[in-house]
Amino acid sequence: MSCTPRLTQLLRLRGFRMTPQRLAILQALHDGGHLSPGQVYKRVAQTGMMETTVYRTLDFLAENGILFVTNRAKGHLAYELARASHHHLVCRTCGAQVDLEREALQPLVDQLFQRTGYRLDVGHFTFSGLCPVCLPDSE
Amino acid sequence: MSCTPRLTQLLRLRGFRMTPQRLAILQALHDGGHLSPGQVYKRVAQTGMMETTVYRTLDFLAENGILFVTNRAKGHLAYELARASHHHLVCRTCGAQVDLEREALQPLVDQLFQRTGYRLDVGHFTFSGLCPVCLPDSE
DNA sequence: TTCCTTATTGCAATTATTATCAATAACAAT
DNA sequence: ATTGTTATTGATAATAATTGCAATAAGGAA
Ligand SMILES: [Mn+2]
Ligand SMILES: [Mn+2]
Ligand SMILES: [Zn+2]
Ligand SMILES: [Zn+2]
Repeated sequence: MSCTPRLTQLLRLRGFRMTPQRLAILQALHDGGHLSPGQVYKRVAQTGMMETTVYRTLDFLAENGILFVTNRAKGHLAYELARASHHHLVCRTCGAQVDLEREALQPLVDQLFQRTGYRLDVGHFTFSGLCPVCLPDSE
Repeated sequence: MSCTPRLTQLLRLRGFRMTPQRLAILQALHDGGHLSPGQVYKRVAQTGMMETTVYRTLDFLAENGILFVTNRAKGHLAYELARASHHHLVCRTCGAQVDLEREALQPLVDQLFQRTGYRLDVGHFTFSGLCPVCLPDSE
């Protein structure tokens, strides 16, 4: 990947280290898009890395802003390489998805700030809903 | 609880049954507010009920609209007795919370509908952010 | 290159969550 | 009250996720 030298530097500046395990996991996410810990493990199992390392590493990389995390259905997490801030809107019936640019949540951020003084963390949301196709069928 | 006859009827109309286990779990949530499955289990363990029953029952009651579920930190779920639709905004630094009435998300619902044609499911969100006290400290 | 420090991993043990299936008990009908 | 149907639970196994610690290795310094 083209970004590995940059990420290596980023970690070193913070006193952390780049490792073959972290590189393998980054590669898996580079190839796979949004993946659960189990899916990541399947893609790196060949290297002999432990599954516990996958969990730890995903959490670590997300903590350092190198990965995005999102809460998928029923409390399950999915990770992806951090890129332009965005969110997802997925149809609960047919699974169709659309992406939302970061700015789509700015009105909510502003409104919550006005109402409560809280500044919303705009991370990487996955919203559920009904797509235009399924919406009419629902009732 | 005062609502148990109504809930019993609700379940029967759908072909389900009220049981001592379900009543105990409802009581625990009545007393405890927002609880994780483990916290619910602690409160009903005295009855001898299995922990697996707690998980199943929480999922079942939420599926039937009797409980609200929400995604708390790192993919962990919390349940509460369904009441007036609302959401939560919690400070990621000090943990301070404010509640949001259902209408607080209506602008987002409308905006997403306009932009994408998707109708957002407005369930029971827990948003993270910085409270007015912690906000200035964050640089 | 070699040596040190210590961040990181492997490994094993816990804990959390889900799945299976036979035994139980709600509750509707008699 | 008794019976029959079957939703529900207990019990156990399987799977997912977390934790603790000793062994390993990244990478800065000599
Ligand atoms: Mn994404
Ligand atoms: Mn709530
Ligand atoms: Zn759809
Ligand atoms: Zn705060």
